[in-house]
Amino acid sequence: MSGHQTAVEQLREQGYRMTPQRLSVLDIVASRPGHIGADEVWTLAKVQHPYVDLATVYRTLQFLKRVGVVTEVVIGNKLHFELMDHHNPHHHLVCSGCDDVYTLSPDYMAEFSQRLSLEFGFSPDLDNLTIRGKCAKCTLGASG
Amino acid sequence: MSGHQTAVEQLREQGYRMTPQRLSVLDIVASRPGHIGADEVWTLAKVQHPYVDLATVYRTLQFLKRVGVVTEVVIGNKLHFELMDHHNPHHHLVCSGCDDVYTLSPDYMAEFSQRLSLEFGFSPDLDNLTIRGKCAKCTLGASG
DNA sequence: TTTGCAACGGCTAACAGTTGCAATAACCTG
DNA sequence: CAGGTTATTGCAACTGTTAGCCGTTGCAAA
Repeated sequence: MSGHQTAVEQLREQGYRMTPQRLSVLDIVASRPGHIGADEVWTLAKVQHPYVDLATVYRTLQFLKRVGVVTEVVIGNKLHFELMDHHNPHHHLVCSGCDDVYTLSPDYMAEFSQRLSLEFGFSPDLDNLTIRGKCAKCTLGASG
Repeated sequence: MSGHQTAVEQLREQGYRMTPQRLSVLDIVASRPGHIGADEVWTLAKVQHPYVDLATVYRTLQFLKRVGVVTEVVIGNKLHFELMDHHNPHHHLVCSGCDDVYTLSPDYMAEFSQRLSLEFGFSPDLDNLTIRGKCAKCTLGASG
């Protein structure tokens, strides 16, 4: 219920249909400050539209990702999503010990990204970049 | 059948049991210059041991990864594995268009990795790092 | 309003990978 | 070489995600 009304308008203008299911999924992701799991999106979507299928939720999330409205984050072996914030883009550090997620400013990646582009012609999908590893807590604590 | 006999000895000394299934899986991954898919490992393993279960192959691959003998690479939505080469470590660029895999020298990541350690206390799992994106071919060709 | 067309949703099944559990078999000890 | 531990296997059920099929729906043009 925040600034994603603009996104809806833009998608509609681009010829995409904003169906109740899509609006519902988008609302759910948008109303969550952080990321939200696909299964949880489904649970919440069913409150408004008890008939929505899980496949539709997945398709919608992939659709929203494809058109640049949401970002996908792989946590553990589940897909999570969050509203793309163009004013405050960031990447994710996911701890393989505790599944905590830390955010990383894009400045850290900018130079590296440019090198990849120049030297390999490879365009990294930074919106999608997740670096797995161990956070300070888990590095000191349990072994891995 | 190459230099992984040392690895076998070390694992045995650490109390792990080296079963025919494990030896078979390790041999298969070791005898492949590049990476190999889990399903293909299974197919080849069944030649020697027709009874091996797919779950055992997956468990063994995860085991070998955990003890640092092999590296996991996610290509498309399948898991691939390759023998860890400590003398020639590298990372992977995976094209989301054609699933081609390019290798990346660790020098590219060294500085970045150090910053993550120093500023966040986060130890990136670089052995496991895969950067998804579009290769030159796919960037120019089909849209994404 | 009706038609045509492409986008979309629900359903089912497939796919890749994981997990719980009882049975098996490595490895150690004597 | 027998006997006991317990890591490991096979099996089957299960999870998360995707693909295929096909009926439905929204929108533009007639």
